[in-house]
Amino acid sequence: MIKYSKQTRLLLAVDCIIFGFDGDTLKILLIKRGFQPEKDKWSLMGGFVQPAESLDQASNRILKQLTGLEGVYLEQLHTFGNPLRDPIERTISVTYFALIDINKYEQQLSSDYHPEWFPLKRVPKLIFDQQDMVELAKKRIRYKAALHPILFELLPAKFTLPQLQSLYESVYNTTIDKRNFRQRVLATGLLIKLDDKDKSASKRGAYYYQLNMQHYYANFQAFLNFIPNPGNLL
Amino acid sequence: MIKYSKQTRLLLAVDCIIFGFDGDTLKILLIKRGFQPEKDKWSLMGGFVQPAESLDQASNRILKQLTGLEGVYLEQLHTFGNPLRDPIERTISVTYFALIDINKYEQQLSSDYHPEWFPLKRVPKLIFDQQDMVELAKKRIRYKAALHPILFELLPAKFTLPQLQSLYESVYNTTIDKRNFRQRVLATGLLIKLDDKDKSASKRGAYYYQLNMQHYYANFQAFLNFIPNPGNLL
DNA sequence: GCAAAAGTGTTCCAAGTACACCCATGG
DNA sequence: CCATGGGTGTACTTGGAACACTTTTGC
Repeated sequence: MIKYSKQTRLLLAVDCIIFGFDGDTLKILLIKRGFQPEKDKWSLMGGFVQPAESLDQASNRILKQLTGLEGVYLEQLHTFGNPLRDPIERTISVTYFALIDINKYEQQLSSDYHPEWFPLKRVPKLIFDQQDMVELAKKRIRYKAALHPILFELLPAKFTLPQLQSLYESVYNTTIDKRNFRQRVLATGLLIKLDDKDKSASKRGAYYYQLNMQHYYANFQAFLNFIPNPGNLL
Repeated sequence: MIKYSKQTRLLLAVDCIIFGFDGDTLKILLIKRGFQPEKDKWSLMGGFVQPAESLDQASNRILKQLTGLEGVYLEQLHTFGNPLRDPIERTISVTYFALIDINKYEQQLSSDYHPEWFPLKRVPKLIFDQQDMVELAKKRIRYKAALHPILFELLPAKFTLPQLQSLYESVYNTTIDKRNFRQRVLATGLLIKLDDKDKSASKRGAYYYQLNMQHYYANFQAFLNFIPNPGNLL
């Protein structure tokens, strides 16, 4: 087989920033790194890209290894290639961010990694340049969610408007007027009101809603304003 | 030196999608590939990442090699890693897109590459998956320019409002009411009106404007609506 | 019966849109 | 003097923002 001669070959890894929402706080999932260097330090879930694997495949595999989940929202974020970012050997890292329903995440599957959810405001020191990766992912989720309805990926199929509002407030670290929020959200036509209520958070109960998947996919690229003055919050 | 054992090492390349605007049409700069495979086919400007080089450094080096330009707008776009994208040997490509002032581009510097500007609507067949890269870059420039004042990077330091409007119309393949366009653009406070006029395009002449760099950098992250209903155009 | 969360409407203001005429100049 | 492109203002519509009270129900 012919090769490109005289060029250096490098290691290629994928690292995943996995977001979840517990009803109150936006969190990311970290693991204790299982090998040297930096063994037992907090780290993003990652792995080397295998010879026959695309980048998307690698990120999906890595996400499944840790969470047991498939078919979740996963998007390429940025590629980090500073020559010294890994002290052992130059390694390029393609980062992906994932949005998962924290309830579907199965703790047991992944116990070898000792994974833990950390609120975004209390992320521990991470290895290498992973701090930068997390910062970038935070920015990106805020940016994208200001324009596109991606945050639904963090909620169960049935959710209430107070839950949804709490999610937006948590992502943007702000408070929103509930009347305006409901108005804006319902005006998108993305939500279908269900007949049953969630009584876990209040005595009266809040109606469940679910996504209108037709509208959801059709309007995903449109600019939807879920957030007032998003530019001010990024 | 310790190494990560048993992992495959890969080639890493950077490819640049270089945009320019000639006053009428949005174009990209392509070269005739100088080596096998696909020698003499139209291709993006690219190159292998060198051992001591970051990705940003590599893309700047490659851009300078072809255009002679430094310090221009250059942004990482996406990383392509399909295992079969390069038939010779697996090569990861980190793509960047650049916005340059086509007048500053110096033809002579790069004559070994036989570069040529192609209107976006008449891009020839490209090697490997570079067609996908160009498509993605087109989407990204439209997306980003709908919200941020990046298109100024395609113009000279002094430009007229008709020029600017023509640029937006060309990027979005649409027409815009000039009264509303001027109003929106001037309302951003980003432009400073100069005293002299460009008489090359009309007898009366159009006033030159330049960017207010203070406001430009301060408002770069804000969402500015240069385009009506941008969501409809992407 | 009361505390706690859910649900609902209206007024006001700002921004966007549609739209048509005059101006300056070189030929 | 006229053809060509440059420049300007207004009325209207729409979407976002501010804002307070009623409803339900478990305890």
